[in-house]
Amino acid sequence: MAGARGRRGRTARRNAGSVSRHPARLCQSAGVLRRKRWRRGTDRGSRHPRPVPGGGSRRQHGRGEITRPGRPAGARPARTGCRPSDPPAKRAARLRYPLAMDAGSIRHAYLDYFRERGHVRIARANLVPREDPTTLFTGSGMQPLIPYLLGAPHPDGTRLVDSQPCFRAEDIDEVGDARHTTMFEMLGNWSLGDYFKAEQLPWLFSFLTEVLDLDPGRLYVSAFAGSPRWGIPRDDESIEIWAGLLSKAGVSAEVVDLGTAEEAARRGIGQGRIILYDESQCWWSRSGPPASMPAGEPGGIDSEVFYLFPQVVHDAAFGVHCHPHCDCGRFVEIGNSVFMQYRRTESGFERLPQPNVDFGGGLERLAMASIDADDVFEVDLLKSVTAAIDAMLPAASSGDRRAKRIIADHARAVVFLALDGVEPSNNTQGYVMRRFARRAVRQGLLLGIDSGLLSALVAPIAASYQSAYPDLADRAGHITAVLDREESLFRRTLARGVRELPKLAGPLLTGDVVFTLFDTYGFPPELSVEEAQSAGLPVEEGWRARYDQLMAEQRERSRTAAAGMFKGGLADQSEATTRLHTATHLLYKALRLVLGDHVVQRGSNITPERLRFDFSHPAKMTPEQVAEVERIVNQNIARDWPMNISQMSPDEAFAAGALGAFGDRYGPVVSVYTAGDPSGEWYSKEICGGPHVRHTGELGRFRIVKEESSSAGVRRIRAVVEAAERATVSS
RNA sequence: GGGGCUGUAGCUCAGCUGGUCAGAGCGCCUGGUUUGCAACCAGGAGGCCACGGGUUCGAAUCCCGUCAGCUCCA
Repeated sequence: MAGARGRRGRTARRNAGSVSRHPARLCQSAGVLRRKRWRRGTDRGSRHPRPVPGGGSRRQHGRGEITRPGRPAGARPARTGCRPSDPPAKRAARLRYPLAMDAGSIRHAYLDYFRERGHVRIARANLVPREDPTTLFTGSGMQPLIPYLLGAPHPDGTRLVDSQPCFRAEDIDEVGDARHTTMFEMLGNWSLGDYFKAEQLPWLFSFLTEVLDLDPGRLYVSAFAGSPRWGIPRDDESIEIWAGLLSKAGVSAEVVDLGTAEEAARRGIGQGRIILYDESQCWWSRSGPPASMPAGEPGGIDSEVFYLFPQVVHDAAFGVHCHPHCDCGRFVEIGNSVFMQYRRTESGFERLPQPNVDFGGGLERLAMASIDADDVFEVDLLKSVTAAIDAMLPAASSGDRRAKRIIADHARAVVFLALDGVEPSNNTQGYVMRRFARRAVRQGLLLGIDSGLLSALVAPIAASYQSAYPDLADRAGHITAVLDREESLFRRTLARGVRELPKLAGPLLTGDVVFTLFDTYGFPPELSVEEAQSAGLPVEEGWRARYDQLMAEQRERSRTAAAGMFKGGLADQSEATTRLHTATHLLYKALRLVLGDHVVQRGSNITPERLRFDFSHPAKMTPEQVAEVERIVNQNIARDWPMNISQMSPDEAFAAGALGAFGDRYGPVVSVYTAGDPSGEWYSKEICGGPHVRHTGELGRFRIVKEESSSAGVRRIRAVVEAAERATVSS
């Protein structure tokens, strides 16, 4: 996992007082405001002792070893930007945005800020990456932009800005404390060979300190320490720029070189403000530090910005000393500028055609900083969800906080997944979604909510995203239906588990039975134990170890089996996959001709050996229908249509009759592949990223190998194009 | 991609190691009782036990395949 952005939700376990945004307070000084927050925190009886700020040194930190130097009390301009001497960006921001900004305002302000600096806002990508079966979900802002970072020209130019919902399912089982969320939103600005460090860092600093009005005294930054092993020098340029910006804001700018996170924890940062880390922290690529990058992968050194929450006391469990990359929650990373200028080769690195900037800032974390809350669940986007959960609790129950957090996080994730066309199923994205939905329902059970949990959360989630994602509300009916179906399916599964348990267990609930119940009936292990206990059935000592062992064996079995599964797509652009890719278009159209317009693509996976195509259809296809589809596809291969590509807006594309995958979302400009003449006679038209053959005649003979069910209402076709026949056609 | 499991009356299911095993509850129909908060009593109709092969004197029950669905792992 990548250094900085590999960890999210580094927030503490406690709540901090959030700031009231009463208009009358808009012109109060920063100091008054902060004292007020501070007092609220102590008044509420925090479980951890915190230092009482003295009158003049209110920015004293928990350890007491760093004090805010330089500026005399009161010299900092009023937080509201009431002074005419303030920079224009700040004055404009204060007129437009409230003091402590909610996530929606921050998103809006960020997009505006970079649009004003020549950036074009691009549409977000679907959470399910198209044409890239190597990755299940869009897990970072840069993922959809990789082709452009590698040098492909972007239709909207060289300065881009966006806000990208991201989903990282890896640590589903860790979610639940105040420090992890699986779903988050990444604000991003991009320079594709345009500006570089000298513009990026000052812009970012100004956005943080002037628009968001964050206290520069609580900002800490990192920069690359240099790597002899990879021949990449220390990032003196960033260090200098940061030093200048910080000094100008009246903040000390001492540089301290700590290398690894371990060393940092051992030595502490002392008076350091600009912290140098090695490639284990200050390097970013999708696949992590240089050593683990595959050839061809882009990456670069980065410079992160951290926000200090002094009310969080360092926890020695994370290391002797605290430092920005410490996981105790005292520092939270709020942004990362990646200077993406390298591409991994077999032996080392080469320079990309042009150096890029890839900035990613976690929206929820920026909101934490803005409202001065060290708990991500205090952010409005999540708080509105936990509030809705509270409203569903049975009377006289306050509910387990961890359970509520899991539900809030998972509900938000599954709502977005449903919006992007994912439906719970038994494999890949659908299965991940199912696990999230079911885990939320399971947690709801702990809270005494036994029906309608997920669907009740759709409205509050849609409302909190209304300004940026109005389609959430537009499609609330569909989303609710999908989630409701899954919830009731799961409740049925649980009922079945309750019935099977005594039959399987006999006189003792063993680890084997707990595993079988989960493996075969989807009945969660903890529920098995609870169920046994309430029925007075003894539970085997050490059942968990046995269960874990069986689960490990299951994983081992599956691992080798799945090795070849994610081949294809971007990872493999061989001729064979290209042919099958084009064949998929011809097949899709033929299915609609034969079966009807209810046929909608539900998934696709292509390897050099075969294509696999999932589509909605309620019944098994008859042999006649299969034969007819094959005939139509082969007929259109024989017609030797040219594959034409044209660029247009999504609206134009749909108006022209192009098909698009259900739930996909598109940027302002899409590529449409037409088999035939786009404005004359054509057979199929589809929004797609390619690649495709030039003429359908290159495909050879198309044959459906299998037509089977994939899940309820979804059929799956496996098909091949036969190479020997192709040779005859093309010769 | 790889495992596990299921498919019996309209619905939910029971039928363990092959021979009155074709069943229960709910629903439905008829009659009665009672008329309220999933009312009661009596009687009744309904199934080629998913489909196709095989083993056997005999298969819902065992084996293989197909189809459909559930579930876990990747």
